[in-house]
Amino acid sequence: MPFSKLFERFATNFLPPDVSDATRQKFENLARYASARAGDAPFRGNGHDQIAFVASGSTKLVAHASGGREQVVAFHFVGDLVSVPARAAHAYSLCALEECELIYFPAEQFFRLAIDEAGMANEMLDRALKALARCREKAISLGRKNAQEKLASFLVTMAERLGGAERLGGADDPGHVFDLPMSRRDIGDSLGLTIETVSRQFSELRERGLLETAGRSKVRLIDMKGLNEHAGHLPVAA
Amino acid sequence: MPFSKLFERFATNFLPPDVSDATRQKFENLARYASARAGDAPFRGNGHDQIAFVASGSTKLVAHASGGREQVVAFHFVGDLVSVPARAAHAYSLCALEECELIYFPAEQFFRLAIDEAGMANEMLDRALKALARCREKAISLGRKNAQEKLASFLVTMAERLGGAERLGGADDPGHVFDLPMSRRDIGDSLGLTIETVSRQFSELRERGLLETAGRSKVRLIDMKGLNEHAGHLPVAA
DNA sequence: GCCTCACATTGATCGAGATCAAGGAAGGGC
DNA sequence: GCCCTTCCTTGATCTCGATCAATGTGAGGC
Repeated sequence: MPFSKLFERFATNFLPPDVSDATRQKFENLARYASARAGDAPFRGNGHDQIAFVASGSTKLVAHASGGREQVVAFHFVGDLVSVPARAAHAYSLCALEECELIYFPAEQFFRLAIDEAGMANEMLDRALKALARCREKAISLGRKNAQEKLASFLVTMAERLGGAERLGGADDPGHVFDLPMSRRDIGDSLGLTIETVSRQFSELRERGLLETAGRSKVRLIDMKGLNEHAGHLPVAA
Repeated sequence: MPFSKLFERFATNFLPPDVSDATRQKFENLARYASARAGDAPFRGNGHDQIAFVASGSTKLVAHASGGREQVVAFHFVGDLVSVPARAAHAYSLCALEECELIYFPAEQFFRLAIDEAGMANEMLDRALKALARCREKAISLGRKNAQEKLASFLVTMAERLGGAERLGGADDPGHVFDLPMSRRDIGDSLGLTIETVSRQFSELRERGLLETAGRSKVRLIDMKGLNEHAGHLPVAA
């Protein structure tokens, strides 16, 4: 996809409709384009925080600890905005799950533009707080759930984020059907588990009739209620 | 401490020096006061996100999962601003570690005031991104570190946040000395460990000569370099 | 269509940390 | 100052998920 078209996608998603041409141009000047094949890290921050817009495809934000250990900190899909921190106690890199195209900006200048010139303060704050909320939920999973609960809550969350197919209800309800863009390894690195454990838990949930799988990536969540109960969530009426 | 004095503390910490009296008054009208003894949850959000300012003491943000499991999502100290989400898949409550005083606001109205009237958009965004960065570091700890690394990185972080005593260097270097305001249980609930494991790891780090403890809360970090090496951080030159 | 290789599944064993179970300090109340 | 409760420490055992090992499978290349 040409850069102009990608930038247009960013603009319609993020810039307010009444933004001035001059401001829009400043964003365009600041923007850098990157494309990546599955597994690639399409850009380096060179010591500065970056903001990336996922124009197509999907990505993971990976944190590297000593000993080659990796923790997937978040997944992102089309239309998401990701804050990629510069290296601190751990190094972070944004990595493509499938072929994807990104627009990225130096964070500091991006925020200055967004807040001071484009009136996007609320939008930016809202996004940051949503990311924080997701990260907190992840912390609960990582700290206090067993393997089965981790996978169940992961799948419920993915259904919400990916599942174009809405729940229909009724006898021939197909449930939530979607393709997981990430490998078992990515899921494991996200949940703090090994691929073997992830695989075993998929099998177990399948045997319990809560979901079906087809191929490496197709998932059908049959029993959302059951999955939620296995997810360690608080009961709704508690 | 009287409310006016507490609010004053909030104002000098957060409101821009040139803020109008009218705007300042709007913040004051929105503010609610709460005090709490150790272990209390001083307020309920009643279905709305809240923003709390820690005017004195220290707090933990606790997430509740099914089966009575608790995950401490973050600790906060004097001057911190905490976003306390309304109940979702898990319920959150802000809880006092020691006697403390808070000012809290309904989040939505607080942000509207802060952004539109007080020009605090940058400050708010900055805080949210810092909280996100901390939460991501916690996710790495929870997902990919062993018990010893978890405790070592926790202590290093606490030294940064609490340690009034700066590193002196030289032969009679006292190291970082501070009081941990939280119990072993809180540390365990934060690191995804049991109190027994936390205690054993304290003993082990003590035996290795990396730290000393006195009473329940006093800690002296003797060898910061060694602790960092045990924390699973990436080597600085990697 | 078939080959190939990376990815996924399944099984067997091991180990870090949880759990169960006793003591031992510490600090607040009187 | 002493008591008593709560918190912390240490030890013994168990368990879940990691690790090691082998087999199965599906998507892309030709």
